Amino acid sequence: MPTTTGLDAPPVTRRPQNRGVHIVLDRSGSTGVRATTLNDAGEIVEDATTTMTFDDLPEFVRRHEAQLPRPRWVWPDTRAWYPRLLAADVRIDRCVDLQLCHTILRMSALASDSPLARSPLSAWDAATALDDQPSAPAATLFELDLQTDAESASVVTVSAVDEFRSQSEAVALSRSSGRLRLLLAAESAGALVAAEMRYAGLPYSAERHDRLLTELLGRRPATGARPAVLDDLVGEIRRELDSPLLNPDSPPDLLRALNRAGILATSTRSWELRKVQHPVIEPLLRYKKLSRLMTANGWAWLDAWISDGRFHPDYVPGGVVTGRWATRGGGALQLPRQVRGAVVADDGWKLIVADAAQLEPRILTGLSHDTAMAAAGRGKDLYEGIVASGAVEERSQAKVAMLGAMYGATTGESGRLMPRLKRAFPRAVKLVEDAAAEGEKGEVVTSRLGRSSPRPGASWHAAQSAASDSASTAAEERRARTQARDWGRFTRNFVVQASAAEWALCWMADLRQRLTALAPESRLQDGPHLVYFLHDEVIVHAPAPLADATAAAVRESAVQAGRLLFGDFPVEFPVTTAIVDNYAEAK
DNA sequence: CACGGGTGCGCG
DNA sequence: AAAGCGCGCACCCGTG
Repeated sequence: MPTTTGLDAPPVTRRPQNRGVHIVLDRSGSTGVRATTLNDAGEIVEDATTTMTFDDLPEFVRRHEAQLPRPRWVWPDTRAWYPRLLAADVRIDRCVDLQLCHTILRMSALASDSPLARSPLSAWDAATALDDQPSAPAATLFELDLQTDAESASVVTVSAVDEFRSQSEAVALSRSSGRLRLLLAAESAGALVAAEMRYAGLPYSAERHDRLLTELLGRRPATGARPAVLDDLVGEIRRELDSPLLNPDSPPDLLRALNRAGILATSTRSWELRKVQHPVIEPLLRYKKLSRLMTANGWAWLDAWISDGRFHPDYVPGGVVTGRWATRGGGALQLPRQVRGAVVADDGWKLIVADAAQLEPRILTGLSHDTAMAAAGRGKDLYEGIVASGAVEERSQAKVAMLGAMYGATTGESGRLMPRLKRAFPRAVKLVEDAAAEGEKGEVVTSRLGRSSPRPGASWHAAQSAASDSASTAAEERRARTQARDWGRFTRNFVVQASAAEWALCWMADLRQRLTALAPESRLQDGPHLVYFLHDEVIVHAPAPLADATAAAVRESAVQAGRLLFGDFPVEFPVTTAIVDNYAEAK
């Protein structure tokens, strides 16, 4: 039996079944939309199929969204369908993103017996191959075409209505329908949040950013040229290393020059160079830092990504195997601390910056029902609580030990602390060790709500069978062992990271509803709205008078997310909230 | 000239 | 190998 986190535990707390009406949207011909209404039982209501043009869709949705209870909109892909509605000032309450849900159900060990999981690959499995054009959201509905390349001609096509029924059946037949239903709802809500955040954008001051760049790099140079400050640094580095043609951006070139100068580095990484005593090191490290700023978040980035005082990153919900989001272009999830002062609230508005404290260790606490660790995290910093438990002496030790447990560290300080952590918190440590053991065997592991890890690929299995052959060489056995351990560290971390991503989705989904309730009649960008998400952190842009209420909502949603995942188990999910004018002021 | 792997570094 | 997980992106450099 594959490892499934917490299935022995009491069922996830469920909201009352709120089935209501579903309206399935699908393409009809090349320019039209077909809307099919399904009743509580999932049956097509008589006379409930209508077709319309794409231009008529926003009004159709607005009309139905105004009626209570609101429908749940079922559509193939939020990325392609929702931006057009937002552009027409139409928001929706709830949806099913068939594409994202299909991927979850196809992979989930909880639904592995369903017809959906056993069916041949269909167009719904081609999600990642489908490269729609997010830069023109209004046009994607028309450009979206599942039949573009020759190969997909042989792929089975399944209508949105049939796919929705197939998914509903897979959930109903699964080993834990409450969890999967929650996961699919949270994933779909996340897709709505991503589209809304992209639409609203992160308030961003191009002026402040430009000022920062100019202070650090000098005036903006002509395209392709090096700013004055970097140019001077390159000159200094070349002189110190006596290498007049050195390109400091070329690691092999730089390493050779360093070695020639008697510096015995094996790589050119900053952390390694930091240990070296030599006059070139200081300007070199400064060059690396500033050059990074220039290439990743310089003027070109500013031109490409900031318009009308907003940063509009392209979020990709479910873009990571663990269910975390990814981004495409703009590097929104790597926004350096260095530039966060340019994230500025509008006049009369505030940024509410919220961060879930020690999220992953707390998730592990809930997954494993480790009451000792829950107690350590109650009402205080979890790492301090671990110190108070006597397991370790210093907060820094608690942190490195916890990270090591979740990432699979075997050596160094973290490895040395593991026995002590295990003695104090046996349940938590056992859960990740079991997950690692499953991965080393090539088995699948599953998150709290039912997202399963991928299986290792063909080359992994080939390496394992080569090593188990009686004629295997020592090298083959070593290679197989290394790969098995690598995969074990992946599955070890998967259960925690994937469950943390689920918590974050529930947090945002609940928060989104609370924010709407704070300003029910307004347009999205006129009331408090989410503008940024970073794994365990959110930013809400809110009118100043609503800032306190917004911060309270953020905290209440965190409590609710904990309940949704872990029911009555007493693990806490504290969030720090800061009400600020710019992002750099928070923590 | 395009592509893909490697390196390095930003984020959690 | 930075002790260990997950990413995206810019750049270099070898290959075709």
